[in-house]
Amino acid sequence: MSLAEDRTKPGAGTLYKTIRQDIERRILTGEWPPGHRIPFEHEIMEHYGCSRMTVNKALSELAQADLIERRRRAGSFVRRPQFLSAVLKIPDIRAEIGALGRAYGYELISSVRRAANASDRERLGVKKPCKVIAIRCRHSADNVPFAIEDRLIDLDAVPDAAKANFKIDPPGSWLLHHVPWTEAEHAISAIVADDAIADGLHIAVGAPCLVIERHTWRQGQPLTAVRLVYPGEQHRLVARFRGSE
Amino acid sequence: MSLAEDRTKPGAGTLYKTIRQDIERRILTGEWPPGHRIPFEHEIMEHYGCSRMTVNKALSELAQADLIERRRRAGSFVRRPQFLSAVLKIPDIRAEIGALGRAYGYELISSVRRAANASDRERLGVKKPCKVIAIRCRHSADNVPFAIEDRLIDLDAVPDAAKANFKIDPPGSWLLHHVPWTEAEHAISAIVADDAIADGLHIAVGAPCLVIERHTWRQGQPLTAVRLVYPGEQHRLVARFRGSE
DNA sequence: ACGGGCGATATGTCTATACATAAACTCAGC
DNA sequence: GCTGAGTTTATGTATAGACATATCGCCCGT
Repeated sequence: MSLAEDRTKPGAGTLYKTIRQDIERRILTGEWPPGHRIPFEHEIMEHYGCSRMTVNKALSELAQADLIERRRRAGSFVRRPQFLSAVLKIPDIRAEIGALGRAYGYELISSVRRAANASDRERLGVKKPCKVIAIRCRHSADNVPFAIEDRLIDLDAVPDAAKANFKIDPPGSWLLHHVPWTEAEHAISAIVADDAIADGLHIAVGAPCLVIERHTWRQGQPLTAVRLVYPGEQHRLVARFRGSE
Repeated sequence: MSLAEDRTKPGAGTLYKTIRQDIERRILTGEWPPGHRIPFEHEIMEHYGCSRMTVNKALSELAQADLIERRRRAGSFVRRPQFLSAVLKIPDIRAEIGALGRAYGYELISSVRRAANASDRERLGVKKPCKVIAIRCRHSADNVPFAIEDRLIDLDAVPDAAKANFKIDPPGSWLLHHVPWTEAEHAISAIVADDAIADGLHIAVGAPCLVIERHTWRQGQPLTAVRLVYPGEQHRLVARFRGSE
């Protein structure tokens, strides 16, 4: 029996959203556990009495949201929930502080160009010898230290970085505007301030700090590795999101 | 002039992906800044010599990824980048530890049912008087403390919670399987362990801890507020993601 | 038993078309 | 000048059909 006639009453609104939410609910409640094969587009389309494009739109969105995985010929499958997946969209500290309505300050502490040593190579994840720029700098908001940045840039992957003026431009901003990336990884952890950090952030030794380490790649090639240290009790990473309405 | 013939050569693959990436590139490089109106579907479709549905698919995906905002009659606009947006998908600590291949342990420390006091109401974000359950519990992996959880559940919003057995089921797991949510907010910060936390996590007083505070709503109604404290140097939130290929 | 080829099948993309809907704009009437 | 009704317009949803493409599984020949 077709369910097309029900379409008139539910508050859901549109058909493909109804389909998407029906499936989403079954996944989130565990009725369809990870690995479960979702009915074929063909079957769903008969069940709702609609065309395949409509079903396809619903499933495509679920796939974009990583809730399901679609495999040609095999069907669509519920994905394992992504435990501990934290996605940060922090393109640019300068812009971030600006968005908070505070005055941005930037200070280059050191910038060294050198052949990558073993620890540089390990941090970037490169095997071959290469040249790097190692940068240490400080961001501030309204003249209060906001974050300490420690960055390595692979000069073989980003040769233009040799020409950039990091005395003026924060390296993060410069990279964002000049170098496209395809993959990134973030790791968030907590540490206590040692002498150097306490000094740089104007906080007490032993105070908690939030650390974000980000690695960025282009087509699998490492571009840059950065470690940002924030005063932990003043700074919070906040995100609000929807369960796809 | 139509660009349809170029479709044969680029490695990009499909047309709608080409369109999406072309637009994405212009946004990420700042060529089209926030607020910029991107060409109408009509114009894009003529530019690439394709049908509107193809353009629509590209734009819909950009909208789903929050890169653009679409307004009827007005057009599509580049959104402000979301500074400091951290999206955590951590449905369930129990499942998370299981996925790591470690033995999950759970221990209810206290569970109190009471009328919400002022601080409860503020934490949940409710105005009216209501009943709540306050739960404190501990999660462990291979018998090592993994996280301390402190949770409030609004009993008016989730009456079924009164019947749940939190001596056996972790409240997070129970809620995930019984209560659908529509919005959530995460805040990540760092603290140092006080006596209670040090005791609960078996770490030293003054050791760094990662704190995740999550609020969950259904259609704007607060459901639960939870604070998870992790040992900071052992625990890392890790996420890898793609710039939409 | 093993591997290559081939057909069946489910998803992936694309088109041309149609109608719905929200919002911005126009303009008449007060 | 202001208000409200009607028009225009861009997006939103849905359709039927077509062809592309990856791949699973079967069968056949060695």
